[in-house]
Amino acid sequence: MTDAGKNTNTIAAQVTGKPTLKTISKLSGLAVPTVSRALSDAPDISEKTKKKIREIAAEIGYVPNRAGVRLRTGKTLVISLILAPDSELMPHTAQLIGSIARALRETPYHLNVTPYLPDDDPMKPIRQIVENRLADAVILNRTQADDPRVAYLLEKQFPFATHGRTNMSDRHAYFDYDNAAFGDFAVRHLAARGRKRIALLAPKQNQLYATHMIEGALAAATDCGVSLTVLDDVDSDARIDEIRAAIALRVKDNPDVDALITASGVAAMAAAAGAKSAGREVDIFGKEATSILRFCNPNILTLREDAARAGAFLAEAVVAALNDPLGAPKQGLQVPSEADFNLA
Amino acid sequence: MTDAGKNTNTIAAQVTGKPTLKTISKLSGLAVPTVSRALSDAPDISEKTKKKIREIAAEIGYVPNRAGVRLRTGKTLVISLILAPDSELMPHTAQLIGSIARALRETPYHLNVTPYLPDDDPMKPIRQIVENRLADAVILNRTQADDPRVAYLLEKQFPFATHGRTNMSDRHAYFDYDNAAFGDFAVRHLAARGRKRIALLAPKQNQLYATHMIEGALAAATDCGVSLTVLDDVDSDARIDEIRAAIALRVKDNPDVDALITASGVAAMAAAAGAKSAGREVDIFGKEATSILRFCNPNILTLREDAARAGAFLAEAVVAALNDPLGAPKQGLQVPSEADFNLA
DNA sequence: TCTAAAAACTAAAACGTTATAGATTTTTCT
DNA sequence: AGAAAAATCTATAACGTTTTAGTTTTTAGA
Repeated sequence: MTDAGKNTNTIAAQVTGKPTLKTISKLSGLAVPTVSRALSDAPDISEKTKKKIREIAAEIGYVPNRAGVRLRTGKTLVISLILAPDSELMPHTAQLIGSIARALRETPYHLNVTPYLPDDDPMKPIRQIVENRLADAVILNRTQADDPRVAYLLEKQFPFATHGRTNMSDRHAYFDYDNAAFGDFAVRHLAARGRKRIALLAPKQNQLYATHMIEGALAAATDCGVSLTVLDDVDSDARIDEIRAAIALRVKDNPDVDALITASGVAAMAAAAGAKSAGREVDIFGKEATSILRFCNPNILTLREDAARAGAFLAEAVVAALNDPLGAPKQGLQVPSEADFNLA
Repeated sequence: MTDAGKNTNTIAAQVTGKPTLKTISKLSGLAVPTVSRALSDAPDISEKTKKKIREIAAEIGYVPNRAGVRLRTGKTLVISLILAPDSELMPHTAQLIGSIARALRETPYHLNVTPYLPDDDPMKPIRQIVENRLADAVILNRTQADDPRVAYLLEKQFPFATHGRTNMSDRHAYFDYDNAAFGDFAVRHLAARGRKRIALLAPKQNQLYATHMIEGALAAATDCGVSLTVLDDVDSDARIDEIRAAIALRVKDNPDVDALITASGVAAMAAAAGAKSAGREVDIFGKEATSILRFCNPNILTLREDAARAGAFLAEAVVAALNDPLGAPKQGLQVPSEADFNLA
């Protein structure tokens, strides 16, 4: 302890270049592995030594070299967000990305973004990540009910979390919006406003969220004594003009409909424009992604889907899965509440 | 060549685990450094050897280990996008992120996202990246005219590109929208529609893009013989309801204005709502981020700002800067064209 | 045919970290 | 006090790559 003492007054000044474990080793007079184990709070290092090493590390601003850790441990300290082709067109995706990355700042993990193209095999980026160990975990958005990526990741026991449920949801971490509650909420609200013949625009594909929405809406419609028709929505990857035209057509084709429920903000706006061009007066109720829907005409009733909350939850869930691979996967639902409601 | 020949028929089958240079070394009978230099096309390896090694590498699906490369060379193979706090609320940000990441798929670089909070020092993430070498280059969005981050990166000679110009633009790669041309375009179009008293909503902060917009608009207004007033816009980080209220107030306060030009889609929608609530009939011309503006009422005339093009350009520019640090920085402007124009 | 030069390859080391096994010191027990 | 046990620390090796300084082989020159 005496030979360390003579250094303590000007430690920081002596350091040249980026500090490593070797730097701390020299400054403390202890071996490199001892320094490593002290910083990772190993049981066979004395408290006195740990304290000394931690102090030196703090003073010289030691930050572990990621490449060293990665090479030795095989851990990448990277979490990869797999970005579906159409999700970059959705206004709330940036918020999802930002909130995941912000939550990860509290952890050693960095977020990287792996997009794929509409023509690509969706499995390709996942396989690359798993096989070449490009990340320690992935987050998927826009999952399908029987998503092959989810099946693959489960089989490989690769940690992940999804935005949106799947058929295998009991076995993985996810965050989802409670679309059954949304359907229920929307129908009850429209019924309370005196609407009798409600149409629900649901996507053609076998999307789980649509199933939930329809379930909730149908039950509420029966309960309230109003009619509910399910109409095919337009493909979410169709161009926005096509969405508008197609929805206008559906409004015209169903002349007795007096209210519309849609699953997306874009569809809601398209429906509003379609209804207006058809000279019809219908209430429109949509899940809102951006808050600008309220400036639309006719007004759109909305429930806010909170992408920031989803991102923060997904980050926590995936880190939890990494820290405790055998633990129960974290699962979250955003239940719509009055506070999320907007009828401006 | 004979001792290699006996392996060539079942090479792939013999490989267990993830192939490394060592694997290829054993299969080829050549030393590890020879394999490394062959794959990097070094001049002191014979063509015959290079061919043989490349074939083996392809057959067993060799991919260089990033941690090994990173540790040895100091290159991270990472490019970091610094996400400004308010940009995650902008609808086109997801597209920017996606297009950068997609362009980087053609390169060895991965994209990671580094956000910071409104309360954070904007310099902090940049300093961390430079000092701890967390990336080889960064991309900044929402730059200010005299952005301290840009000054710092220039001083440190750290490769970067920006979305938006700065006072130091001659010394760095950037992509920007030609806002002077936008101002010109908007004024001329409104004048051609018979509008005489045009207001331009410009952000209060000393933003370069606003300066450009005003320059272009003023020149065109003089040329067309219409009047142009510049009004203070609302802070872009204000909540959307405040934006709407503030813009409505500005519309009311300027009763003779018959047309409005705004720099953002949100401001345009807010202006439309504000004008409507004031019972005024004004033409509104905005740069559009999302394509949903066209469903607004009153209609909004728009010019599309192409985030995907910006992202692709920025990715290429930053990779070019990495490959040729002394070369002239790549700089791009999106000039608005008739094709981007929308008056639906 | 012998030597010098050029071409092609290899051995050793290093980047920073952590795991394993072993060495030393201190404490505990008889 | 001496031996066994526990606590604390260290030496060595390895992860996969590339750089530097050689060494061997081939070609060219005399």
